[in-house]
Amino acid sequence: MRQPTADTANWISRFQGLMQLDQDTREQLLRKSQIISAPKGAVIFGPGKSPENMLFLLDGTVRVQQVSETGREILLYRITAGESCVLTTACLLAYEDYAAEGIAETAVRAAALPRAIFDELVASSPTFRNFVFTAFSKRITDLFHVIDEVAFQRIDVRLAQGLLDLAGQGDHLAITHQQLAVDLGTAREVITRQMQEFQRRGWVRLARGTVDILDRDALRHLSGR
Amino acid sequence: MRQPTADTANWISRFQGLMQLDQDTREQLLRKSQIISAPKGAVIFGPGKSPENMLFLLDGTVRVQQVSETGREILLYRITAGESCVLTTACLLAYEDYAAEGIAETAVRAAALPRAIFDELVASSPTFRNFVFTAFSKRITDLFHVIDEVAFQRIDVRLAQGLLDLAGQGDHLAITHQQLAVDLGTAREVITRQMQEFQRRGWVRLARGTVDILDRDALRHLSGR
DNA sequence: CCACTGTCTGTGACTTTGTCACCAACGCCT
DNA sequence: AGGCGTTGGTGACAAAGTCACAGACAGTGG
Repeated sequence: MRQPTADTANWISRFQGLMQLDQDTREQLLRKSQIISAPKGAVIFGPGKSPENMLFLLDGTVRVQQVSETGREILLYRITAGESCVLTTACLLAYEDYAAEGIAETAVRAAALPRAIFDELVASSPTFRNFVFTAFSKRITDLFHVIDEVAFQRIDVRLAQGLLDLAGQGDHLAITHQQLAVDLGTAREVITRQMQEFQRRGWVRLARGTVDILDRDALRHLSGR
Repeated sequence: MRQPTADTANWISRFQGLMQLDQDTREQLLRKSQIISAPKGAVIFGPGKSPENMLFLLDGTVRVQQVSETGREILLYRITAGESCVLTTACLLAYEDYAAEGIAETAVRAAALPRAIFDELVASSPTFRNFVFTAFSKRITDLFHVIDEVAFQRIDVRLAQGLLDLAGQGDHLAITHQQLAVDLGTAREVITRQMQEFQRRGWVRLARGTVDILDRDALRHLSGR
């Protein structure tokens, strides 16, 4: 467990790529940004609600997902503590119509940096610029990965991966089949059936709204990592 | 038809977002970049072949596609004349392992700008910076679109869209079922069957390696635009 | 305690899409 | 003419998604 409310005054040190920033830029970043909070379930940004700020996530996670015309949803990526929200920032510099939305998956705290300052820092600090492009990279390769998985990977493999990802260290998950279905961009029934199969094999134990992982190795083996 | 070898000396004017560049930056861009050519089928970048330059495409098109572990491929996006190659540039600033590859779909000509200069211009010119982020935006929303389509759209709808896109103004396409399958990230047999169905309905005429569109309206109607 | 309500899960029947294993037709080369 | 690689066609089957509905559970308010 890491401290939930670490020293806010020096949040920069939690971001790998920002640690080498020169003193001047650090100060700008600290002075011009503002610490904000949002409760679980809050819509951080979305269609018609563009983020005026670039966010540096201090605590919690934000899920960025997309809703298709048909009403179905899919998770694009998660932003976890210690990561930033570059994609949306950059996207909204240009295109206002934006199919994706960001939702606080837990209560979140973040440092918010106004667009204008973001732009200034990109111009003035090579380190900051590098941070931004690196963050971009990661997100984009993530997106490539999502495309690959959705297009070519079997659903049982993806589900096994998803369960392991979500479980982290623990073996207990509080999640519904519907939520898992959205994460993977498939239908709830498909998840239900696969979970049954996993349970039949003794890999998980199911109950209403929860999943217990009984055999990590089996799941890991299926997931191919 | 546009002139295939337009005045190279002033290629900047072909890029919407670069026209407002100040004189200084324009000169940098022209002096430090180099016009390069590649034949049809050339691999512009790919795994183990990272682009040392940012490309501004003057003529031709480049297809950026991804090859999955299973060997199947999918088109991520196309870069057409008048567009640039920002995603890859930025990506490769950071992550060298890169699943995507860029292939010249036709003979291409491009202005190549070394990374270092790219970085300088991003720092010094607000207009250039804006161009870069706008280009990013477009690509990323394209990727979101691909994810949405792959995950949720029916294959017949996607095929109809694909045919219309590829046909442009004309009614004749020189393309194999296999190539269409890669574009949509599906299997060749699936395309064959759908095309048969389209032909049965009188929407297209098929021949070895070619497709003639007979009923654009029907395709457009199915494609939902 | 019971009835009511909304959420969550389970299931069968069916359609669509993807996979596998072939084969046939075509164009090209020697 | 014969051989060969590419392209397209097909049937049988497996995987995944859709639709319609039913039962099970947890809370809520009487």
